[in-house]
Amino acid sequence: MQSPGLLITISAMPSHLDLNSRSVQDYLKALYKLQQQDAPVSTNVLAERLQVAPASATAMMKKLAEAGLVEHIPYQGCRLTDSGRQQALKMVRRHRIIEQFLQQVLHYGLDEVDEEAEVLEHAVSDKLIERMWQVLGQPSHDPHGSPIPDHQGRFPEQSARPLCSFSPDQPLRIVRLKERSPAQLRYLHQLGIEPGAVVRLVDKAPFNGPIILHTPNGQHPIAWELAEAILAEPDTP
Amino acid sequence: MQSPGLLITISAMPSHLDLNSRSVQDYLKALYKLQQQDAPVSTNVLAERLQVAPASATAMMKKLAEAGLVEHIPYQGCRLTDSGRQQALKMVRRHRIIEQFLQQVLHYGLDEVDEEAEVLEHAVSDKLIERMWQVLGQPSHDPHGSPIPDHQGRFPEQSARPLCSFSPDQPLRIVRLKERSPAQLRYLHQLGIEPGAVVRLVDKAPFNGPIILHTPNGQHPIAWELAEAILAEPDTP
DNA sequence: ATTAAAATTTAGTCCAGTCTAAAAATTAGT
DNA sequence: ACTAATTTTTAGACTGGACTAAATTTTAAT
Repeated sequence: MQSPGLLITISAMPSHLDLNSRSVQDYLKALYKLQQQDAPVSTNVLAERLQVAPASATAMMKKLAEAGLVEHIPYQGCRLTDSGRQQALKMVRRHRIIEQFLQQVLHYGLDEVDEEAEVLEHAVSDKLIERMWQVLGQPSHDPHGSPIPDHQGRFPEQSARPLCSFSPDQPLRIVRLKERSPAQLRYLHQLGIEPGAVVRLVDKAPFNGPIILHTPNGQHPIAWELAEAILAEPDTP
Repeated sequence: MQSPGLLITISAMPSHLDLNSRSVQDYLKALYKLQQQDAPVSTNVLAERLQVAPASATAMMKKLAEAGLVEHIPYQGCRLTDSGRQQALKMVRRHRIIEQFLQQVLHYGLDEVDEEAEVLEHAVSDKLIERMWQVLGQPSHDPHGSPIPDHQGRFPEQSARPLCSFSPDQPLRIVRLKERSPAQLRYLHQLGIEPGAVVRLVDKAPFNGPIILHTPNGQHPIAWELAEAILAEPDTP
């Protein structure tokens, strides 16, 4: 029922990539988040992060490399080029403005904003993003306290440090909660740990053990690892 | 370099359709808009509306029919089933709530809301739609004056009639502008014709000729065809 | 220095949704 | 009523982005 026929594939390589496809944007954003200083990001880590098979990540890296968005060293990993980073920062800006909008205007909780923003960031026009930003009063941070890059990809000044880096007894203002899951965010909220809250470090167990934190609603032990993701600055300024 | 090999396609028909894909939703919405009373919608008209090849529309109709969303009579056309219509009305609700939100909260113009809503309606969660609707005060109409169906797909009462169906001299309130292009909407805006505006029919040329309309900012001739798309009701109630 | 394990890439499929070209059915024109 | 024009459907191919299985390279362990 099917004449087999001879298949001659010319396979001319160009394959022009849609710069604005959802998955391209997701790969770039993931690379941006995974890339510490200039160590290349491993294919497996990237694939894991995006919940795709490693082979899929490899395929996409080849396309992104061809488009000049990443530098791909086979078997070593890959890093963003300037142009790729620029593109990624644009997505970070969109994401954070949307999160701020969802919280301020639509009364979303801190634990709800990310999921919705993850989808919307790909759907919203540049115009709409800028309108949101205006309506919000040109905010410089999102509801987690993460900075919103400007159009050139520059971030506002950041003097905050991880909670676990302070010494006890100083009053501290929580500035930012980095990349935590909705469940963790709900937990922290319940403990009174949110951007803007003023707390006091009561004690630090040795060997990176838990720290004891005095918050507006009680005294709570916090795992070292979690405390690394909570940025604060001395209260008063 | 390529062993041809024997290809035996079993081709079991099920092919389960993603009910929530963007294109499925677009097809259903288009069918809903094109379907006058119960005349089936022609494949070509549908394809034209969605800017795809007729063959693509046929292919999609087969899938939608299999999923029970439309009834497809080959070579005759196709019409929505109750379940398909329900689905389409859900999209209409989303679209109109988004339009209202864009106008009220983000200060979009009447001529700008549709394009943005067209994309957003596929990206926004049910939760976000309902939040928007709450923040807006549970509106029953969008900025064009088109009614917003409720969760059961029911529309609010509609007593308005086309402008051209009234007789001269009665004061009328514009209630709705149906399905016009951005350019037409800008033109009407400039003439002072917008939902809520109070106008007076000055004269109607015979044989469906232009009508003369007195608006807040002058006296203007309007083509019959355009006047059919402008719904109004007697002013005062 | 080998070998085993882990990471990465290649090769080949699949799927949704589109397309074009050709075949079939319907509608219209005389 | 029959041919011509139009509409619709079939057949077959392509693209982006995913997958699995197998091959290859790198890293780690003896």
